[in-house]
Amino acid sequence: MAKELAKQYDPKDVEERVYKDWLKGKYFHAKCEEGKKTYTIVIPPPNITGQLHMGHALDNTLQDILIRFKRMQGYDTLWIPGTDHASIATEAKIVEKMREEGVTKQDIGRDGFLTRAWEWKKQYGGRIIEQLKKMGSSCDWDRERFTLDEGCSEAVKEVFVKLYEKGLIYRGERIINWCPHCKTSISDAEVEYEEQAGHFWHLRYPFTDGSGYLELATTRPETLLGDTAVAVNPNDERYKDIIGKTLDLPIVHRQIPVVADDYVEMDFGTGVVKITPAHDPNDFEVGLRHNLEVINVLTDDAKITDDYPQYAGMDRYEARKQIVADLEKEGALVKIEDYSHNVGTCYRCSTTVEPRVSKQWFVKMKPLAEPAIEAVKKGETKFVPQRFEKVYFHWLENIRDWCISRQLWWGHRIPAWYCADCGEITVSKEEPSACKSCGSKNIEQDPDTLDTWFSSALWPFSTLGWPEETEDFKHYYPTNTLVTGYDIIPFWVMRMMFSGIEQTGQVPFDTVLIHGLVRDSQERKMSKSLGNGVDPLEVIDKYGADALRFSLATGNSPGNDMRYIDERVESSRNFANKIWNAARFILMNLESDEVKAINLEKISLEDKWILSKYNSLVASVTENLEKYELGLAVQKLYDFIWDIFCDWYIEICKSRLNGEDVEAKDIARSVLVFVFTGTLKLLHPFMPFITEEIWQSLPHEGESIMISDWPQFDAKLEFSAEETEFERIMSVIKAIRNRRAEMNVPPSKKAKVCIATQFKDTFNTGSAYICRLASASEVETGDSFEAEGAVRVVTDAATVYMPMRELVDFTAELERLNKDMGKAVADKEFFEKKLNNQGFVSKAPAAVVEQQRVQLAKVLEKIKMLEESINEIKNMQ
RNA sequence: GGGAGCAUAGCUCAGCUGGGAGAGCAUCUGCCUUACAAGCAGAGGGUCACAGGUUCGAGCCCUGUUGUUCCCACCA
Repeated sequence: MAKELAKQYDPKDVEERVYKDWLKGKYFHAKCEEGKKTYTIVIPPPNITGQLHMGHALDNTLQDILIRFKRMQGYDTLWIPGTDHASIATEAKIVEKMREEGVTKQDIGRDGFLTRAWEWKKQYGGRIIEQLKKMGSSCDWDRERFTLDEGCSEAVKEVFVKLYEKGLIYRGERIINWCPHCKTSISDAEVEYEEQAGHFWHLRYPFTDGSGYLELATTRPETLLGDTAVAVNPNDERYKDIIGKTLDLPIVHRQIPVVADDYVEMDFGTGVVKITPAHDPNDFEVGLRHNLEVINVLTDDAKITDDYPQYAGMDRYEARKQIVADLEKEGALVKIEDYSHNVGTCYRCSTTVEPRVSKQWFVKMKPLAEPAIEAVKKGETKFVPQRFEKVYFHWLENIRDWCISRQLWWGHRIPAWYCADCGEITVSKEEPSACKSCGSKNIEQDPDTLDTWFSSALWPFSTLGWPEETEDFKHYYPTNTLVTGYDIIPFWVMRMMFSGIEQTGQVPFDTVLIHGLVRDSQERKMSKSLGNGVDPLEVIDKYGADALRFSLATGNSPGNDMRYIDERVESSRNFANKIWNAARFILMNLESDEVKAINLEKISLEDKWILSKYNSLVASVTENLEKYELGLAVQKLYDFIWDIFCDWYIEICKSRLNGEDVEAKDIARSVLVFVFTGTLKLLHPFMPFITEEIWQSLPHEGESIMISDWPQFDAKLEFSAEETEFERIMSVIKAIRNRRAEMNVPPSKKAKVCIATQFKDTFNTGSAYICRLASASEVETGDSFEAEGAVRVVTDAATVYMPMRELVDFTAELERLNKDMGKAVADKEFFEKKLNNQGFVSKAPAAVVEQQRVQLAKVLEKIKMLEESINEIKNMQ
């Protein structure tokens, strides 16, 4: 006897135990098997500072669905997990914690800081991994990686040196985005623009020759200190004569030239722009074109440098106030306007970034971007949905060189050493003992580290052991599906693409499955500052991991944002409970662990119907999954399990299971178990825990559902004629139920049912179901029946009479039949019109035309029967 | 300024290659029918944003309009 299940499904009782069993069975572990097709996913590594949020939950649910599906399909599957050191974010957290203790980075030095950082990693790095396990993620934990581990670091150095030697990495003084809070440079992708209310300060700069002044406006008056020119458009008639003249920069009283540059828009403002090459990217470009001096006026924490004693040490906003006041004193301030403009902010800390010229390392992007664009154009990697290609192309086509050096300690240290004697740079994987140029031992390593995304970009192959030619790398690279949110395309997807192509000669994955963001119920982004984040762990605690996964997978289509709504998880939990109870029902009807194989010769009509339905389900769910239509697949499973299997098939089986016919019971059991087990397998990728728990308690072969075979479409199980036949019975049952409900007849009041039909065999077969499901006391079939005193309902296959004399109201009967008739006639006209349309008949596919003919025939049949009924009633009156 | 998404039932959303509009929740009615009240049986509720077009046929394809969200760029 199979094991008893509790009355309600309790995820807490199941999930942890089942997950342990999976780990014990090593089912997640990829074995690098020869001759098997592989399917590989690399996880988007969560930050070690992070806690699992809904975005992770969605991302990992999708990955786990795919990996479990492919595993059951027989692929050698590998899902590589790991975490990201997240240089800026982690360093910021550690610095913050240190500040609470009153310690600074300088106090403890680089080594001391790194010791703390590794301790941090040890303490928190594992937290999110444990949370992923709670989701049911079937990652190969034996292959867990970390972007700063030895192997990944090896890959980073390898790539850095190779790109440097190829001239694709260089060091130079450029204008970069500087975060004064994180005190590091950040890349263009890491700047977020936000609309801020500001001001427009209109200033006048006098000519040195006393011939008046030029008026211009700025949003950042403090940068005036670094002005080295003023620019006008060369075609601007107003300013033709002043190009080349000299101005006296207010406050500073430096002489600066008026230059002509196309960059200046004539119709914006006065058509005059102050040029501050050190603190504005456009001005920097202008400066290059006109050979202007670059004067840095800000320190790394955005304070005025000592070069301007009156403002030295002032914060940029403080200085702004003072400078405006001083300008006013000097009479250089014309007016102040309110102005709203976009301000760049740091994506990690939201501090306003300061463009700043500084010496940094860059990756030359053009040569790398081109093959990455090509690969997607050629379809070597495809985006799902395809439209995200545009985002990808747009970024790569307009890309500027990537600033990769960060003034941080937590990260991959740049493998470059500077010689104090000859000034040359030595770039090397191994620590050099001497300058490779002059041999001097007086060398020092670059203090900076690399952008976190530099190592993430290598993730699909660094995790497989590259640059070593490891078995894993040979076997599993290129990987298959990358699952991530659209917001990560420029940070990560793009960089993995060009890195993969450059380093391995192959695209890193064939498909990028893009999902949207999980928003709160009011469609706001979930964020810490809003405090509207929903903690997936709390949801799991309340409803179970399967319910959460199911909710995230359903009602969600690729690339679109979704809202998190508690009620939906609740309904998913109810679904889990429904499955649980279906299992209980089946188990209580099994007499032993032995279930006979289905004997197709002996099964009855309803069995053929459910097998046929199940068979189609197998085909369509498999197809949906292969096309990444996870939401559609899961919806079909829901409908099949709840409506078709539970509400109809189980109910119908009850007559056989409660009956005396031992053989019929066995047949019902065999079909129930077969269909249910197969359905559980189809559902397993979505709801792994409950399906495993139930599968284990049902008669089964093998150790775990997760390594069982994925169901196959089977032509032997196609019974389309029987499906149609059974559906005739179903529509009679529905019609009777409907009619009884309209008349408020309680189910306890049974009534005899007489069915006038040309399908007497069908309804004789179905009489037991009709009794059970339509509250019939007995069923009689025939060509016609004495109609007096009977309530009647008409379907396209039968006229059903229910003798309920006391309930019959002929006027109402007639009214209802006429209403049905109206509907039927409208239908008839609809189909006739269509079929009389030559265009339709000649151009529509034959199958569609045929289907319409069948529909019309049914409607005609129904009309005939309705006519008869109406006449009967009229004759009686 | 450039690009993209979305607009379908009261709410939240599906709708896969065009073939008579779907789910969950909510509402209303009747049921504790021996797996499940986290349930069962029924009902009501939609000009698929608007206007054109293509097609035998459009929620779906094309064009435009409106509303909305997002991404990118940025005029200092």
